[in-house]
Amino acid sequence: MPELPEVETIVRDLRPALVGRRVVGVETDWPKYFLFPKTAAAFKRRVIGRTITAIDRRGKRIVIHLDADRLLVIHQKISGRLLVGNWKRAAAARPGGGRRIVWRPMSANGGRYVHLVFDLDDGRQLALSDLRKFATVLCGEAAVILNRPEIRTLGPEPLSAQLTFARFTQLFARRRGGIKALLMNPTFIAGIGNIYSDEILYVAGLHPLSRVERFEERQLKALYRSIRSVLRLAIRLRGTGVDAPPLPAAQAMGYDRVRLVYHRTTCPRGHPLTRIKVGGRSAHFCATEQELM
DNA sequence: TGCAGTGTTGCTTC
DNA sequence: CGAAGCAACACTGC
Repeated sequence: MPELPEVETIVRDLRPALVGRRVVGVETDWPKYFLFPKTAAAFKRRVIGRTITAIDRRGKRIVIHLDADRLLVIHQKISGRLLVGNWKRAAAARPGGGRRIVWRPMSANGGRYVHLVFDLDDGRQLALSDLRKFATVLCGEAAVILNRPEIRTLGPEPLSAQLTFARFTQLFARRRGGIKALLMNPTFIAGIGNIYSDEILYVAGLHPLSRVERFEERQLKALYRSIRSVLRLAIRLRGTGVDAPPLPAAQAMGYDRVRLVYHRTTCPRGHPLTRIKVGGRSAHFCATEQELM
C-alpha cells in the first residue's frame, strides 16, 4: 500500500529516531525477507554492529545508510510498515498444532504482524509489521546495492529537480499503451502506485486507458504538473491510510480528506465514478472529465 | 463455506 | 526493446 508519499512520511518520522543508533541484533521468523545476502546468518553479519548514519528513499524503497559504507534497503511492498518501539518475543500455538514465534507489542500503539525486528543500542527496536510477508530487505556495500537490477533500473524520482519537463517528455519516447499502467511501471517513474496514479490522472483530466503514443504537448504538460502537485500535496498531508491499519491520531494520514477519486463513488464535481480493471488492478476515474485519447 | 479481491514488482512469455 | 500476465502471501468480505 505505501506509495511515494507514505514512504517519504515514514522516512521523515524514522530519521530522528534512528540516525546515530547502532544495530545490536536482528531477529525474524520469515528468512525469505532476505533477498541479499540470502541467508539470515550472512545478513546479520553485515548489519549487526553497524551505526545508522542517514535515512532516505528511492521510489518506494527505504534506504538506511550504515557506517562502513553499507546500505540497508527495505521495500515494504503491500502490507509492510516500519515502526519504532518495543516488542517482546513469545511463542504462540499454531492452529494445526505446533508453535510459532510472535512479537507482542509492549506499547499501546505497537503493530501486529511483526516478522522482522532490529534491536537498537538505546533499547528500542525497529520492527517490520507485514501481514502479507511480501516485503524485501537488502544489505551490502553501497556500490553493490545501487548496482543491483531492482535499484539500477528504477525510473527517475518524480519530484526531483532533475526531472524537467524536457526530460519528462523524453521518457515517452518508444512508449505506447495505456497511461495508467505506464505511470505504475517503476522503470518508467519511481514511486507511483495504484492510488496516486488514479489521483494524478483525474487532476490531469486523462482517462486511464489513454494511449501515450497519442499524447501531445498539452497532455504531457497536464500530466507533468499533476504528478508533482498531487505527490507534493500528499507528502504535506502525510499520505493516505486507505486500506492501511489504523495509527494513533498523531500520525494521521491527511490525504484521505482530500482524496479525489480513489475508492470513491463520485468525483469532486459530483459525477459518478467509473471503476474498471487495468492490468488486474482497480482503476477509478470520471468518464465525464477524463479524456480518452 | 469458498473464493474473489487487495496491491508491488520481478520474472516469464510473446 | 517493450507490454502483458502471473506468482509471491494472508486475510477480509460477500
